[in-house]
Amino acid sequence: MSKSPIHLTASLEDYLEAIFFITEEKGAARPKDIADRLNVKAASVTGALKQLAAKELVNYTPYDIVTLTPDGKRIAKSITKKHAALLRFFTDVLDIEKSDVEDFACKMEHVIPDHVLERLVEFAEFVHKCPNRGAIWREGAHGYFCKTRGIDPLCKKCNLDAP
Amino acid sequence: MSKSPIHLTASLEDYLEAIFFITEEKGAARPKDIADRLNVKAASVTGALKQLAAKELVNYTPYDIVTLTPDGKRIAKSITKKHAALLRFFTDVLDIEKSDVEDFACKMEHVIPDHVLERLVEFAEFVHKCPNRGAIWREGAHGYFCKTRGIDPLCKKCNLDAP
DNA sequence: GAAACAAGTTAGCTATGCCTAACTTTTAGT
DNA sequence: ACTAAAAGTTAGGCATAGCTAACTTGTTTC
Repeated sequence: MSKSPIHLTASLEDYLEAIFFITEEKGAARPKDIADRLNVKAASVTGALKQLAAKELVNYTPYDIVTLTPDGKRIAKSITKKHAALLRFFTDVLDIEKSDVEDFACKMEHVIPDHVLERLVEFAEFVHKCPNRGAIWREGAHGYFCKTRGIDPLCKKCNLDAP
Repeated sequence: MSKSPIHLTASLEDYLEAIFFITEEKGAARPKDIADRLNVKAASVTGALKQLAAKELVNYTPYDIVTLTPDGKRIAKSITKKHAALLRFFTDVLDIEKSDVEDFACKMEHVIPDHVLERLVEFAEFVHKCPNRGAIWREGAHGYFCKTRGIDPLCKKCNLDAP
């Protein structure tokens, strides 16, 4: 019996991710924790848990704590990885405020295909490995310039425009 | 009377964008064109058009062609701009297949905040303006290397790993 | 100009996913 | 242990957004 490709909505992915996070942090997840983390009401959590339990991604017994099944954990990890990768890309490469990123990274992680996400990760990695690594870009008065972090500037031409 | 910040769902934004595109291409949009472009049924289009008409973003009269109001056009342009920027970033900078990008760019354009999108555009611009401009990165057997497009490779260190 | 076909609309159904309110179970305090 | 508070569940409601089926309008074609 091959496992059919489990198809999760963005919402259910959020629940899985939240459960994973809370479990890592506190050992087990209570519906209340999940509700607080996702800014939904407890009643909504019950509904989601039933769906996830039906897909055998969480161990759910009414009035009991929630844990992830191996499948659930695997998927949750993958989503978390996406989230972290996006967070890193937007903060490290694009230099966006982390608090700003959190707002939309959790939405993007549901729409970016795996292979694109991987490419994004590789790109962020490339930025670090390249001789210009650590180079970040900033808008100056007259255009853009490279600015390096902690190493000698190698991107000399760009730096002509730097203040 | 100040115009209240019109808040559109991702779905309605898709409709606006589609109407804009079709109008640019053919002069005016028929519900059929919209339905075909968004892969929905004609009945769904009617519902969306009523909502957009209520927000005064489209001129809608039953059984007639659809046009955008100035407000609708302005918003549609902004969405289209986001779409194009994302498309360009993923194809030019991340070197993802255009056909692949189309699939999720239309979802991302609804979740990326304006200021982040701008940053992304600036970054793509930076990649072009930097001395390493045109440098694209690719995964090699033993890591990553820079590859340039049409100009001399400046990213020499990286090229040590290149095949 | 009338019939046939395409396009558009309406009504009603479905599913997701959230909510509130009322109820049940568990936990905690005394 | 008993009661009160907190946590969890159930039932029912609402909004979005799609669908089908039946009907209306518009356009072609002869």
